[in-house]
Amino acid sequence: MDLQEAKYKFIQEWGVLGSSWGINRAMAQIHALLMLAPESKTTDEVMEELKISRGNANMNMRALIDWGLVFKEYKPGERKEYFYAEKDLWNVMKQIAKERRKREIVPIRDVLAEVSEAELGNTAEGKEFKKVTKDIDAIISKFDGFIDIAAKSDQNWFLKVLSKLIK
Amino acid sequence: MDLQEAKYKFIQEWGVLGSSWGINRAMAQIHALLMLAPESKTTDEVMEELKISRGNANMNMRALIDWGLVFKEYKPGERKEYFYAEKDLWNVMKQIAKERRKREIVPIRDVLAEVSEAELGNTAEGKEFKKVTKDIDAIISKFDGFIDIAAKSDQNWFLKVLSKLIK
DNA sequence: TTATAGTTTCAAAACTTTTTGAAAGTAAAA
DNA sequence: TTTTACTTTCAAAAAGTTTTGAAACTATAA
Repeated sequence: MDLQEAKYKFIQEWGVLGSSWGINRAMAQIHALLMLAPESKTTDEVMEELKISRGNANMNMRALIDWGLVFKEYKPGERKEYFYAEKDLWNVMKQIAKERRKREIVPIRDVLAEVSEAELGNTAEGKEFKKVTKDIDAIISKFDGFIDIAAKSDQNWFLKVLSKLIK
Repeated sequence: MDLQEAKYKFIQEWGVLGSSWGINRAMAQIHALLMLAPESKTTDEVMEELKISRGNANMNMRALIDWGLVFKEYKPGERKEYFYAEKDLWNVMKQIAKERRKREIVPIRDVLAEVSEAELGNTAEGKEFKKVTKDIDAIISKFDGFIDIAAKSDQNWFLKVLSKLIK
């Protein structure tokens, strides 16, 4: 296997992985391509290498910038915009965790807080509802706290923690 | 807010959450409905409460059984099948982690192992590729190990670990 | 100012996923 | 055996998502 083939394989698989995480294929593939690139790339290079349209490339690059995973760069004397990716996977994961927290954990916790105020009555159904939602809230809030701490920590802390757990 | 409203809200939000985790809306909603139910439910009850078709209900219930999140039950003297959900969120999470590990972590690790064998040459691109993929593999394998341990542990262990980290 | 080189937008097309519902299948009851 | 009560399947329809490409926009250069 040569570099081109390996690169292609990795980009494809990163795209598949993205899809099952609610990130669209093009977005994940652009991210993979930029992570692997030693230099920043232009929209045209991305279009060419991934065989996607200008609109698609532009939209998804903007989404990646929005997620804080890709950055723009201007080169002196050049009119084109260049793009490069955050390569430190720890930073990538922190960024993703932060975004997903905002998009997923916050809304479900809001709903859990709302329903915890509801007048549920004393039926079996009401009791079960209270019990299940309280349980869920307990675990989700622990997770939430964990993400909060992790997002403020550096990779060494995290790796140390994981190693300790695993050993 | 009364029970019906609270229940409806929670089910809706669980559906939304599911979608961003690659689990389809109906599947997540059925799961929510069954988690909240003090008693097991029939296909007809699920169809009625969620306003979905028989085929949809049947397919997604089978998928949930496949994921190990829902179980069938036969009541004596009854011909209908009853369904109930795993309610302990810790078990739910372990089950989901196991499934996703199989579907996502294993394939990406396979690809990483494959490309690590590639003849990449000594170009900047080759070196960058090696560096980035090695980094990714290091973090993913730590995660993988963590999931493995977590899946064998009970909720108390996990909560204790999290608490220690967070405090 | 006008031309040029680039970026952004968005409606329509292509594609993917989910849902429906009716028909086929299964097994207990009559 | 036939009927009845249920479950399963799956092709087609609906819904949702992504992608395209051309037109509109922006900003620099001539």
